Amino acid sequence: MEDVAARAKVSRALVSLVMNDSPQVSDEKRRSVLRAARELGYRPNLIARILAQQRTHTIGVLVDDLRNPFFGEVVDGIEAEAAEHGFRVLILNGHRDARREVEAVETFLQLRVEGMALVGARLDDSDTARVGMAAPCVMVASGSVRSGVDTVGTDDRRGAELAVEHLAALGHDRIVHMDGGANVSAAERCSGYESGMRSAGLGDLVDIRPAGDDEADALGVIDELLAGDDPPTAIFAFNDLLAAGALNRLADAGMAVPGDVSLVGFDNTFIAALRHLSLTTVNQPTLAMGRLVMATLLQRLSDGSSGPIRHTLQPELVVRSTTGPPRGGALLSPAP
Amino acid sequence: MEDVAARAKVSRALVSLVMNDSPQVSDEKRRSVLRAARELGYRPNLIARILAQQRTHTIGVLVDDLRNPFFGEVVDGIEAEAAEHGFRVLILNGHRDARREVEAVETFLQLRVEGMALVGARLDDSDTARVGMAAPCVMVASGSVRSGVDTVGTDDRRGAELAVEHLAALGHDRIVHMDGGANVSAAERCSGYESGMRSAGLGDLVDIRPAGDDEADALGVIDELLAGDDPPTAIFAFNDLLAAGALNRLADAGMAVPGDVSLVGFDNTFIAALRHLSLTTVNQPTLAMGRLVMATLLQRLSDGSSGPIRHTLQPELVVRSTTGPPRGGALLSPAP
DNA sequence: GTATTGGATTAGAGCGCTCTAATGATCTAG
DNA sequence: CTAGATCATTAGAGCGCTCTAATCCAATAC
Repeated sequence: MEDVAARAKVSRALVSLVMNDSPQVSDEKRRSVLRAARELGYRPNLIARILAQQRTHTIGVLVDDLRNPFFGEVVDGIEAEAAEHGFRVLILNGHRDARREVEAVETFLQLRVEGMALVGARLDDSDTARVGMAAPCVMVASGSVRSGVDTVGTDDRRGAELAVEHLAALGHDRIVHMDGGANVSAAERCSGYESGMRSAGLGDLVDIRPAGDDEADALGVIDELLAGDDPPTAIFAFNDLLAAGALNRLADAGMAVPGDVSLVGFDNTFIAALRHLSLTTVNQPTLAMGRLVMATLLQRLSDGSSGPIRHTLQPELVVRSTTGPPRGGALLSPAP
Repeated sequence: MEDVAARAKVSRALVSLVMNDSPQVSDEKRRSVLRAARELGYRPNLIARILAQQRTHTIGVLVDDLRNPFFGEVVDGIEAEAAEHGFRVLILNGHRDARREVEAVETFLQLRVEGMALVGARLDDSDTARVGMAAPCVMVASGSVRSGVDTVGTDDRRGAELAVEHLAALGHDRIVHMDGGANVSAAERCSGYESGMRSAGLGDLVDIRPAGDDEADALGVIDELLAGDDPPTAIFAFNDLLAAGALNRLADAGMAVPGDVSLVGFDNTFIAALRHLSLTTVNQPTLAMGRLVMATLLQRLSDGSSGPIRHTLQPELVVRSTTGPPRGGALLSPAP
């Protein structure tokens, strides 16, 4: 910068003004500064600028798993909204690992991001509370319990109920839930499953199997289920990836879907929409959620005060081809 | 920091030493500094630290499209290797848009990352050259033409040849290529397709259709292909996503795969492996590529000198269920 | 007792920028 | 012709840290 100023025969301050295209600088000087900058290959040092103006104009997005297209879509929404408000978005990958996610958050904090979005982060309650103290923070999660941070999310509970209601209406009773493990949304979907089962009069048949949120996580559970002496007629999987894995394994085992067993996923990622899977699933409005996350963050940045903000979006059941009546079983089921 | 120093009754310098856990500080002082820091909720300012020590220990990864799982896997590899060498990884999303990718690169440069990895970036040759000048930069691409940057990539050309050879060996002759459009790898795969066709004696039948690299991009092309009066018996799609889109549309149109038309993808993402798609595709060793990208960057960071580094990994054909002999056509085909 | 050593600590400059307040230059009005 | 106003420009402090060189202190050597 010093050099540019010297070359253009002006002061450092003027170079700064030009670089921030301030209106109060003469065309003549502006041109000569820009020329000098070009000739010297000068590029303003963002680090220094940030330090000086004490504003980063940056928000950090922590993504639980880059391979899950669901998260990618949410991030797209966040970025779209951020771009419209002049915020830079930095992404850090959590690798589905709470320890690494804590580290990532720490990195964001040390980088002095102005706000953070936690997309699928699997932090425990005390961690999120601590994060919420340190910086404005919006978490993608179905509200309720998360203290200390704002939340934007689909009503996971309701989504799970929709899935169960659908299966029950088709006449299923032995409906198993493959649980999402450490994933943020796991608990809510699990409890939605339970409440759905109860309202369908199936409270006694509640059967939850720990699984995970990745295709690979499905394999063992399906094997176990099929090895049991009374395999379920329907499975509600934590998410689409898990459902896809289940679909794979069921096919390996020669089970027909939905003939022998019905299957429901969650998220309505593009995978579910693939004609050849045609997975019945629960839709989350990802793009809208992403935008809302950023909007909430912006509001928090300007407001400051007030209690936690909770936005809950409504899920929608998307019926495709992996669900149908149980083999011969619809006869025995209670009328809807 | 000032406050911490005051509270611990030491100098700022000592606080700095403690924060970087230097060995030459007495246990007593260390403890009291740490306590003071905790009590005040002090968190070192990375921005200031970076400015002072003139090292960011950060590398930037530009990802073309967060929704494509292929990229996610490569990034995982990069991060694994980076973590082992004490580098932070910042991710920016290119949104499949050259303009935004240039912006992202500029952001990285201004943030003074020590190196950059371009994963799928669709920058033109002059842009990459410029980037290469400004900072050590490794691009995921099949070497050859990219000047000014190091490259790590699968041999796209060979991969495409493998796909065509496979189809030709099955007896196909009307093999269409759905081109990847602006994607970095598009040109190479296209030329691999052409050379594959020629060596199979099918040079006259070369038929390239501009498509893209996303499922949605497949729709129009498939419609167009089916509307033609002599539809192809085989399609080699730029990547798995495109192939998945094609599969959808073909099913819509009532075409059997591979009965009526065979289909090959590229990347061997988990989507291709889904039992219900079971897409024949070309494998890229994503994780290894990612690690190699980072390793190359590290080498460049220590070396400095020397010409461009080119690493080319070998693709592998993965035959699944979307390819088979053409309907009744194998009879007419030349012997392998 | 003084000189020497070596480890612990600190003062203070410097990293590259922004921002405020002051200065200079140019113009208009009385 | 001068006071005042307006606009363009600049000096210089400050952002929060690191790093070098200097200083201090206790322990050891002679």
